[in-house]
Amino acid sequence: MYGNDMTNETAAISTVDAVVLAIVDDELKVLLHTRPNEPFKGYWALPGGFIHVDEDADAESAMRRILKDKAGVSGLYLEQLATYSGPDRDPRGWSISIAHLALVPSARLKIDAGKAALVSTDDLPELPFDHKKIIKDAVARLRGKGAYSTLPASFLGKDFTLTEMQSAYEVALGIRIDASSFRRKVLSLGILTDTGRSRQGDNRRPAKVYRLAKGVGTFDRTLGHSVG
Amino acid sequence: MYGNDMTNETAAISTVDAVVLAIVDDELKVLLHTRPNEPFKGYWALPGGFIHVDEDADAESAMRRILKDKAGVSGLYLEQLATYSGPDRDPRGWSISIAHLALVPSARLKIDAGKAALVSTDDLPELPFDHKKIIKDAVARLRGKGAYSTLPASFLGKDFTLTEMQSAYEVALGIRIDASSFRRKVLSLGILTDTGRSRQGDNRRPAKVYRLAKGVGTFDRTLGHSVG
DNA sequence: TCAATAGTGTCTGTCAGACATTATTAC
DNA sequence: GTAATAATGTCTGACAGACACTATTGA
Repeated sequence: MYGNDMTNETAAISTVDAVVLAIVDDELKVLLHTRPNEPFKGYWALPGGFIHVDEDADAESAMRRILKDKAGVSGLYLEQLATYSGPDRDPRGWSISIAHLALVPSARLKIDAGKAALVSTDDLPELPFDHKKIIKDAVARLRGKGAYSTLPASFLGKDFTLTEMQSAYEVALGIRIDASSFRRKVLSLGILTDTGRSRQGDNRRPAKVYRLAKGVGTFDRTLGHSVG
Repeated sequence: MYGNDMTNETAAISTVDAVVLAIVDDELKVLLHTRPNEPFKGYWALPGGFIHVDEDADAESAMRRILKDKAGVSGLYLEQLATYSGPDRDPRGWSISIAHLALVPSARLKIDAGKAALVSTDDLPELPFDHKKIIKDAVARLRGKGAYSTLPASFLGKDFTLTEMQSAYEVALGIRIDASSFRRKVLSLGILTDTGRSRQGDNRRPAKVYRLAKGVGTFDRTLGHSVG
């Protein structure tokens, strides 16, 4: 099995693709770009590219390199989603795509109109490869893991109010959450640090500003199941 | 990025590896085999091998082919775990391993002594590549997902009693579960079908025999958190 | 009868959802 | 004062853990 003729047996095209999600206008959006090269040149697609074995330390490094080069974003939350493979998903031949899920505050994305766009995950255009399926899987991952982790907080900046955090959870999970329950649970989990500062808007009581105590973490009880 | 010189950029070795877990003597065990070829010939390692782009429909098909050829098992529960990659994990060069998690009733494994073994996940030997890390991730996946899914039932045969099912959950999750709570929750979830039959052992009341109503599924509430 | 396991009933603490109420700001 | 949002308090139903209790078998 582990033979030494690696010529034909392993001639799989090795790529990475990213589902970069952000929240805009209380809607979950995915970053698409227009493909600059064949195949599917000019079509909307997920940002992605080849792994460069001469420079990439692993798939995640390749993904971060490509996101920086293609979309100009770095330092975002990134986790591996799943790997998609097969002879037909790419017209160039048997291919492997190690897909990633990325969450980013929308303010950190500078969209170069015509070359990139944030599109609602509920209203996707036709996409090449199996990108539609990858996006669906990414949203499912966010919905599943988001309920018992601080993942949705990655849509926010470093500092945020509880109301902003709740809104991120509501959009990310696609549910409405009772404000009282949300505050009670989030605060009791000890995942937030009180910055001591407040933020006021128009005609309303200022809200305390918090930040995540540690990085993205998980907990065992869920943050809001569904409606009300 | 999506260039056309696929010669050097994509020369990653493409393999699949399986963490086949089973329960023996109320312990979680992983299937290891002795590598028949270099590198690490003769060492214990996870069963795995190259993707064959001329015959495999995707990575999972490759994994099933290899498990059948190397371990003689087929039809087991199999899901993708994660993909491991990098220049150093395999001495042959930049490699990709699409790792899978498989659960199998131990009775379905016929261990060819000397060539294969079921080893406690708590007491692993030294392993080549990043196989130790892959096993740790697989156990973590089982522990995480098992609490709110029927995953641990994959350690059982088609038919089983509630006590057997509870035991599988206890070993899979590494916790003790209250029998009364377990029965109440499992039965209320409607995930089991009563076969109408019973199974008796020695000197004891016979237990009803159930089977899974559908395949492996998930639910939102957890089956037993921890101790008592 | 006993031993052993299967299975039921019930109490209690925890906690999420619901919702009423109070607090703090700008105007 | 009003409007608007932030934050708190409290009731209630659901449910998991605990555990006592009953049921059914072989010997």
